Parts: sequence; C-alpha cells; structure tokens
Amino acid sequence: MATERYNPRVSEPRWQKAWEEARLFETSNDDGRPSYYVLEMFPYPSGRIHFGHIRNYTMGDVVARYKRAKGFNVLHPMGWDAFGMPAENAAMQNKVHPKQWTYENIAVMRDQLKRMGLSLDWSREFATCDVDYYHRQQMLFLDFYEKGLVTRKTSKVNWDPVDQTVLANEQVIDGRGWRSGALVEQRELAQWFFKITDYAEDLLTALDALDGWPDKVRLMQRNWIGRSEGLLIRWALVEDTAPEGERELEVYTTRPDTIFGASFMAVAPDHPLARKAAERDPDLAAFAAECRRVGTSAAVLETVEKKGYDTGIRVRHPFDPEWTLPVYVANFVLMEYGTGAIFGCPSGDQRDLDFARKYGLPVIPVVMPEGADPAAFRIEDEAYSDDGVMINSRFLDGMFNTQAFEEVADRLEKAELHGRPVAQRKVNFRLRDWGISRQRYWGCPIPVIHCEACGVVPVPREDLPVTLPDDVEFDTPGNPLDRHPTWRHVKCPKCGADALRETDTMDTFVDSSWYFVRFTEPHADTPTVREAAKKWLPVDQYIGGVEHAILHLLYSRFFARAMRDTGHLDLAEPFKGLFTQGMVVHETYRARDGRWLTPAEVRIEGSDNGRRAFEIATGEEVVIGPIEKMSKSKRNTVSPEEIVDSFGADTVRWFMLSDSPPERDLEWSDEGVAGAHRFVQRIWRLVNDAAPALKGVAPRPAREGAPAVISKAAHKALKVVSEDIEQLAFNRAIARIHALVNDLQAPCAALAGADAATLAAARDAVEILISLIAPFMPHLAEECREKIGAEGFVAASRWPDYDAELVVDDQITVPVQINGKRRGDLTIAREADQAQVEKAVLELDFVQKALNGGAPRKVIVVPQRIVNVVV
RNA sequence: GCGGACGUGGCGGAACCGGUAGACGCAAGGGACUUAAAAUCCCUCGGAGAAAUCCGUGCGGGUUCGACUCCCGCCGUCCGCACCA
Repeated sequence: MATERYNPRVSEPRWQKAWEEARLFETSNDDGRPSYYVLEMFPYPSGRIHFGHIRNYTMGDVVARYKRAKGFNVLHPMGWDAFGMPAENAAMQNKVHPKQWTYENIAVMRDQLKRMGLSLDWSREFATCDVDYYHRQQMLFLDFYEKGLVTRKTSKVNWDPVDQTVLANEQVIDGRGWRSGALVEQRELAQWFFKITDYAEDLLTALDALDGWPDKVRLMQRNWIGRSEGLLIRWALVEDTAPEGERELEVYTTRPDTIFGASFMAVAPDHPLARKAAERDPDLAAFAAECRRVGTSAAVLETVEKKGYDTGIRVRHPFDPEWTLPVYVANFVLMEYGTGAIFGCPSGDQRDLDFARKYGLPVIPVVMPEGADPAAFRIEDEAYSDDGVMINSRFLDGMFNTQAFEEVADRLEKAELHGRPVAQRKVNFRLRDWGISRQRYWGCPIPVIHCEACGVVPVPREDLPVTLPDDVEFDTPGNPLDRHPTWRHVKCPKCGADALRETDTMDTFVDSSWYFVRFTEPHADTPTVREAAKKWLPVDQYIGGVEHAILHLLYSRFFARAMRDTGHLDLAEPFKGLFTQGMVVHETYRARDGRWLTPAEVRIEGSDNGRRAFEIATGEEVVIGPIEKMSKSKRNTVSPEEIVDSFGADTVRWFMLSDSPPERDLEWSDEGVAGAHRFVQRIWRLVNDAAPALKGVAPRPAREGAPAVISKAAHKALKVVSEDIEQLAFNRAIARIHALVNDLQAPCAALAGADAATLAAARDAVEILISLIAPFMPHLAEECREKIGAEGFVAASRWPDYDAELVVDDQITVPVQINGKRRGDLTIAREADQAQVEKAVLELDFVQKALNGGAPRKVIVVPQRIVNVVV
C-alpha cells in the first residue's frame, strides 16, 4: 500500500489558520490556572528573519507548547525592537522614511514568523516605535527624573565629525566611525544619564540568587560591575611645588598595605591638578594633548607605551612628612575610574614597575611570599602582586598584607589633614552611569524642555506624548530634529518664555529594558498595570543570544528596580530563568579574486577530506573557509524562506533543535535538513499505515505479554522526553523520539489482524508519539491526530502521563566486571538484594573461570548498576 | 595580562551523582526492490587482530575495586573583560 507523502505546503497553512480561528494562543490575564511566561528576545525589524531568529523562537515555542500541554496558562508574546540607526541609514540611502521602512519590514517579518507555526499571542504585539509605547516610556522617564534616577552631566563621547553624531564604543572601529570612516574625536558633551550606579551593590549581590541563569552570564555581569574595596587617601602637596590654590591630591587604592612601597604619584591627563599644572607648563600641555589624541580604544592601548611627565609637584607621604614623592601625569591613568589619580608601588604592580624602571624611580619590595627570606627577596623584572608578608614597611613588617591593609586604613582614618581624615574606606565600582542620549531622529524623544530662565523643565505629563515629527529630512548629516523648522521651539511650561525642546532621543536599549513588562498589559494607559505585572513576572524562561549577556540584561535589571522604586512594579529581578542559545553557523566560500560567495552560488564535490567547492557560474574552484556565524558580510547565509518553502516549517524547526545542544553553535547543513525532512515523512508513514487499524480503538497501555514491549517503549520515551524538555535539552529529546520511532516501526507495520490488547497498546503508543512531537512539529502532529480520528487540537490537549509501572523493568541486566574490566553481564530480578546478586555473579561461567577455583578478594555490587569482582 | 568554558569515531553529539564509552543523527560502504532513478527496507561503520583478546575520551601523573567524569601539571581551541590602581 503506497501512502501519499506528507505535504507541508498544504497542511501547514491549514493548521495555522485553524489555530488562529480558534484563538488558541491568545492568553487571558483572568485565568485561574498557574501562569507561565516564556519569552524570546524580540527582533529588530531588519527586513527579514534569519536562522538565528528561527532557532531562538523555535526553542521558546517548544517550551510554550509543552507548558501549555502541562496545564499552564502560558504567555508567549512577540513584538518589535523597532527604533534605531538602520532605519535612518535606509532613509539616507534609499530616500524612504524610517517609519515607513520600519513598519513595512515588520509586516514582512510578521508573515515570515507566522509561517513558522509559532504559538504566539499576536493580540499583544507592539513595536517600540509605536507612539502608544514610547508615550509610556516618556512617562517612566519623568517618574525616574522625579525620583532622582536621571541626571544630566557632561561626559566624554565618541564624536563623528562627518555624521555629526555620537557613536557608541562598538561603532568605533580602529578609531574611525563605522559609517563615515572619519577619525573619531573625543568630545565633552552634556548627556542624559540613568543612575544605574545607584544600584551597583544590589545588582551585584542579587546575582547570587539568580540560579536560573547560566553561571557564565552571572560572572560576566559580576566582572562588568567590578566591585573593589579600597581606600581613598589624601596626600598633602609640598607647598612651594604646588600650583596656586592646590593643597592635596586624593588617590584611590585597593592596596593601602603597599603604601611604604610607593615611589611616585600619577594622575590622568585630564585630572584637575594636571590641567592646572599644564597652565604654567606648555610642554605638559602638549603631553596631555597627545595623550587625549591617542584616545582610549582597546586595540590602541595594547600597543601604546606607558609614558609619564614629571610635573615637578611633590607630595608628602602620609606616614612620614619628610618623605616626598614626585607627581607625574601618565597616559595610562584613567580619569573615569577612582579619583583619576594613583600612587605607584613598583614592587607590587607590573605597570608601576615598568614605569619606575623607565624613569629611574626607586623599587622597594614591601610584600614577599610567605616563608621567603626578607634579606634575599628582590624584585627584578616582575612585580609581586600576590598576598604575602610585609617587609620594609616600618610598623607593618611581619604582618600578612591583608592585616596591613586594615592597619593602614585604621591609622589613616584617625589621622587628619586640613581638618579632615587623611583616608576613608571606599567601595568602588567599574560600572558607570548609563548614558542614554543619542543625537538621532529615530528614537524615543527625551521629554524635557530647556528654558534659559528656568533651566531644564520636564514636559508636563498632560502634554505627553512628545511625538516625533514626520516631516524630516536626511539629506544632511546630523540630527534632523535639530534642523526641524518648528518642532523644537516651544514655550517653557513654567514661565511661558520661548524655550527649546531636548532633541536627543533615548538609546534603544531603553526601549528593550521594559518591553517584557508591557506585554503583560500591552494596551494600558499607564506604563504597567501592577496586578497584571505581578501575575506574570518574573519571566519564567527568557531565551536569547549571549551577546546580550551584559548590556540588555543589566539594563533590564536596573529598570525593574527603578520601576519598582517609582511604583510601577513589585519586583527587582525581571528574568527568573535565562537561557543563552548558540549561533547558527555555516562554512564560508571565497573566490580567488577575494569575493565571498553564498552557499547557493557554490557546488560541493566529494566528501570528508576530499571536499572541494566550485563556483557554479564560472566553474572555478573556490576556497572553503572557516565555519562562522551567518552574516551578510561573509555571505554565508541560507535564506529561511526558501528552505521553509521546500521542506515546510516543521522540518526546519526539527532540524534547528537536532544534534547540537541548544547553547552551542548549530552548523547549517543541507544534509541535516534533508534528514529532518526524511523523519517528518517517516512519522507520517508510520501513523498513516497504522491509522486504519487504530481508528476507533480506545488507547490502553499493556503491562504484560507482547504488546507490553510497545507500551514500555512509549512510556519510557514519554518520561525522558518530558524531562529533557524541562531541562531545555532539545537535542536529547529529539534523539529519544528517534529511538521511539525505531522501536514502534515494526510493531506498527504489523497491526492488521492484531488482537485487541495489541491494538489498544499501539493506539496508546501512537498517541504518545504524537504528543511528543507536537512541541517540535506542531503541524504534523495535528495532521497525524486527525488521521487516527481523534477529536480536537493536539495544541489544546493535555500532555499524557506516563505509567510508572511501565518505566521500570522486572528483569534488569547489569554489566559484570572483573578487576574493573567488563567481562559480561547478568540478568536478574530487579529487586534482588546484594547477596542474591553476588551469589548469581559468582556462578557465572566467566567469573568461575577468572576465579580459577579461588575466592574473590572483593565483590562490589552497586544495586541495579554494576558488579565488580576483584580477584 | 585577568577571568571563564571546552577538548569523546570521518562529522554533530550521547553517557544523570565516579559504574557497559560512542545512544541518536549525518556522512560513507555493501545489499534488496526497480528497465532506471528517486523513495524505501536490510547490513557494516573507533583502531589492531583470523579469533580469543588488546588498545582507545588532547598529553603526563595521581586518587579509586572502577575515571570522559575527581585532583595536580602541561598543550590546544573558543568566549568575556582589558592600562580598573
């Protein structure tokens, strides 16, 4: 009997339509069942989905469908991270308005996502560029402002002089603007900031409780926040060396214990003391200017030589007024960290040591490894920065360095300079406040007004939203809002005088810092409805790329706290479970002349080591390059539309989760997709062939006799696949399903004329199989369910429960080792006790042979696992 | 430089808390069916050996009745941060 092939082109749209009409995936906030919120990081509407999206959303969809089947009221929404530069770039290049470009892209991508059969609640969809959304974001901004969580201060920014805009650090490549190619300048600009540093301590300590997050991400955040404990120490300047009006220099150190090893002070080129000194010293001014020019990009720093300039200023050592030290301006000291000034201890810090050697400064060893000989301990080319015992440090000598830290801190806190304590304990963070100003059009306007008389005036709430004007031009570089003839001119809400609107818009990371809250009540007038937020949050399972491990996830954690403190939320941690999925990667192909070729332009011949690639158009051999993330620049992309067109969404979904563990990279392969499609057809055939015999049969697992084999296979698979999905081990779940199909193949092909018990067991097994594949291949599952004549949707049915008696075997087979090497096995009743097992083992032929008539030295019996006989 | 993860067949990977290494898939080879092809089905598939058996989880040691798994030391790959005082 030939069965027709499963045709996803017909079936998939049919079921998608049926689900939509039944409104299966629309979630109500008034539902008594336990809630489960699964969310994938929402996409930027670039114009088309790629396999990264598909992998991400398929994982979320498996969880959503599984949890729904397990009886949860599941929230699984989708939206668009729709503000940002690409829309403006498109406007400049293609003369299309950012709004039009964005909404058209959204329409295309929404269709593409719908074709994947994702169980999303589209009734909650929004885009961050919807006025409705950014209106509420402006409300949040005003609340944050009122609460003191927003500040405006000048800071150094990367300024692109051609495009006339601020660039993020990631947008500066080798010191040049990524778009214009112009040399980026460092500028001081007044910028808006969110005071994320107010929460630094809490953001750090709360990580410990986030046990649903990968350790890796928690560690990255920990390092990013970068807490250190140290001491602020004020050093008196030697009067006749100091510039006019300067009396002291404050430094931050985490190693006050090394204070007797100090041999110089160093300050940043922008440090106030350096600036003052530069006023009277043109050479110093030139040196500082040179430092600024070189900039601070990571790549540059690696190669730049440590340089200093002796200002001639000297300071007095806090423990010895007779001891004075020189003050240098140094290119390696950062103004942004600590106080922008350090004391250099060459013996305990490699950088300081290099500096000291270069400028002939003293190197005094002050910490040595425990047990070393103080008389013989020397510092040559390597500083000693580990813990140890104090030497050459007067009253600290002999102490352990951590003890010396406390001693120095205690003494200096009590000592006074100019009427204040010399030192103060201080916890310092690497984390900086979050600069949210962007000199761009396509973003959420910052709702403030600048009045000459009143200063910064927030836009009154009743005047919100501040909407973006539509009539803007992108012909000239810079921010179109600045050039708009009328938009920025307003009356001051306070005094009524002529005033100017803020033309900066918010960083798009602001938009994505609370969208998951908005999904809980997406059409409310207020940013959130606390009851709804309380019901759904925190997000139970959040899934996305590891590239957001720091910024997006840290900003969102800040936002939750800020929203809590402004009365919008009742929690601090927005994401209970976090999963970071790997990328989709593919080989790269490069022609002789350096052109990158897409996989579609290449023909592969041979296999394994003999694989060669040829350009189809020319027949020329091309170089097979390394496997990399699919990207436009390397052209190693495969178009999801074409693949979905030819194989269907189920095949693609199945392939996306097969083989590679979800947290690792997935290599795209045509053979892999073909294999997934074969499996789709194989299930269809199995169900189809069995369907006539199974129609109208009531499912009933068999515990005894031949049909028990079927039932055991099905119920064991049910148990482990459920566990695998709970752990997001999709690749393992898929392997188990494959194995189940292998087990069911023969019995299901022989159902014609089978007895009632067998038919009932087969029906039960096939129903289980359909349930198991449903989260992965939802369309095929519906088609199969229909085929065997069951009512209703798989998508709306309960996850089956396994029969506990079927997943354990009466007889078990355990391996038997002799001296730790496997020599055979033993089949015995499961409940056999140790003595029985030992007796049975010793009677085995090969054991007798090994014993050779003697007694074993030892027999180790691990119940139901293994037996080891030591002879 | 600092921090972290990982290293298993031709390939992706499995192996739960230290207990049968290589499940499942891909590729490859052989066979059946077919006029032929596709599809499908069956068999083989870490290495050596005729077999018994021996060897085998990056390398070298160690702990253990037993190590892919734990400990020490190397080597390699990848990721994050990077002049943070």
